[in-house]
Amino acid sequence: MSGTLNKVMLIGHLGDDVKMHYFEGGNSIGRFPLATNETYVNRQTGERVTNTEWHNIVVRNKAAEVCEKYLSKGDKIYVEGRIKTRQWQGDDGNTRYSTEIQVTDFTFLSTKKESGDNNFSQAGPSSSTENRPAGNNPTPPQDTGEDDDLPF
Amino acid sequence: MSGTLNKVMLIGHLGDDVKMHYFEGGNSIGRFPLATNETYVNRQTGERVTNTEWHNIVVRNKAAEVCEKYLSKGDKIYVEGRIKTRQWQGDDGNTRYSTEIQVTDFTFLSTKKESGDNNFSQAGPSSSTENRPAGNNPTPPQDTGEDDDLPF
Amino acid sequence: MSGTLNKVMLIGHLGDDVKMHYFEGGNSIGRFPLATNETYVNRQTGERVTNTEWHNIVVRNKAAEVCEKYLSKGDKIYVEGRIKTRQWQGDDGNTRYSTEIQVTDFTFLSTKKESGDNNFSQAGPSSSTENRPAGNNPTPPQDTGEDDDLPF
Amino acid sequence: MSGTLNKVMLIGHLGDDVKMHYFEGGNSIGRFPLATNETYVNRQTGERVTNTEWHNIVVRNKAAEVCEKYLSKGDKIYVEGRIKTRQWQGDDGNTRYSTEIQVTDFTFLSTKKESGDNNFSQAGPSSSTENRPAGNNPTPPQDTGEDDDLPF
DNA sequence: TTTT
DNA sequence: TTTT
Repeated sequence: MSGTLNKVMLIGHLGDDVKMHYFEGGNSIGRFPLATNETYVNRQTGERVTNTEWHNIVVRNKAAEVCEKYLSKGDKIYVEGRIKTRQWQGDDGNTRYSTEIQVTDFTFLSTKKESGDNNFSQAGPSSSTENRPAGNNPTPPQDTGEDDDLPF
Repeated sequence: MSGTLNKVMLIGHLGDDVKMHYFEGGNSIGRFPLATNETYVNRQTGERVTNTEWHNIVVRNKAAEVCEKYLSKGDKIYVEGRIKTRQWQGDDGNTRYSTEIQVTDFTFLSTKKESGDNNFSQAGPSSSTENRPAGNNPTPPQDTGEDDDLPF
Repeated sequence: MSGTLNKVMLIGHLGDDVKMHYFEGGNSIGRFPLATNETYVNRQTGERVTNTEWHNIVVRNKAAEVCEKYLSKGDKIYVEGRIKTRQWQGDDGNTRYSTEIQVTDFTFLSTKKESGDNNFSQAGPSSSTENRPAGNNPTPPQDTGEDDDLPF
Repeated sequence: MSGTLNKVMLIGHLGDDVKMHYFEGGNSIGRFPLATNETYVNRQTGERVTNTEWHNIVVRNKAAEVCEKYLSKGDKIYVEGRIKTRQWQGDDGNTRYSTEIQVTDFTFLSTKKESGDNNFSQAGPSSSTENRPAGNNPTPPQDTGEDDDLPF
């Protein structure tokens, strides 16, 4: 089924620290805002304009814990994932939307905290560690919740 | 400035035809919904689940016209672009968000209408035509509005 | 270590059927050539030029078997992977190079043979099945050789 | 025509400075090696293995000059482009191959030399400057050779 | 609202 | 060697 692709690749800076939530059963989720910039020169005025785009990044389980451990506000990261728009009913009865980037791979491009290995993937890292066996994670947390039904 | 990346790559099916808007001065914009699917098997129940993600695709000027000419509801397309979230104040005073994919490149993967050339880029096509000179567009529309200040 | 990215994304047509090799221990490898085209108009002459680029695609184990089963010469496929250049000494003593695309994800865009599921990933499929549990593969072949030391 | 995609995205470190070549007519080309790493743990031995992959990066004209000006050996860069394999006859009569990455976009992730703007694209930068007008390049070199017939 |  |  399918034959479709939903891929996002971002390089940006964390607008805040990683916020973690832990669930019963051992699952966890981390969230942080990521800023990307676009700069251009306005044709009419000749002035330089910079727009910042904010992305809602969502990481899960092991990946979330690694991010929380090594990333701080201001750090630079490469993130790969999928676009997911959640919707719900607002108090006023209108449908509201929130678009998130669900991370599948990332690699740290700068970290304030010390980091040993800055390459990761929910399903095997992107650069060369796609087939990394467990040895890379000395004390791995429960490998659960990847296809969970959490309301996030 | 910058050192950031904001890139989206989608392969999906049009949920509707391309809707065009034309502006004074020759600029135009085309919009259409694009569906991508994700399929997985629920761990607990063993049943197969398909989720559809809908993306708001925005194309401009020449690219928009090419899309409108050749694409129809149901067609399959590869789209490359940037994520852009617009926000505004709702009637209730709350901030509302709408996330769009602003297309920079695309290539048709199926078309119901006849197509001669199914490869395009706002800034040079993706496969090999990145540096395509004007000859490819015998009667090019105004090359304006790429860095415009349109309220979209 | 790392903080690097090595990613290739191709949409193209198979120039030949998938050629399989099976190893003792249950590992397997599939290879096929993939063509991508680039078209541009020569500035001086005004004539349209198409260049074809051939890529050496390498798929392993389950993924290889799925490709062999459903893909034929001429079929269109989306392929994601890493660039890997192998080198060896030629008979003349010179170093020789061969660059391959080692596939991590793919999705069929057309198949002559019948296909049920055309979305796959060595490490979880790209669209939505990244976390697909085993139920998707009723009789999974040995899950070996992902981090093997095979001379390929 | 086409409906194909040939896209490469790399984050890596320069193995050497940018080597420039200038042509009559104002065209130029810059070349440098880029290293990406892949790390995994060998299943049998449990030891950590790092492989380095070297990519032949090719940049043209304005982009080449920007790279030469700001990049040095060891710097980190994000590069986007196309795979191109050139072939020729060796002295021994055998066909020889060399695979290059022809850059269409890049963004600096670190520079030893001082850099004002580290975001660029042959056809408009990737993050937000895709439509950047000329103002960004105070003294632009000749905008030629993008679809040239140079033997590179 | 698409597709298999 | 593919495809339009």
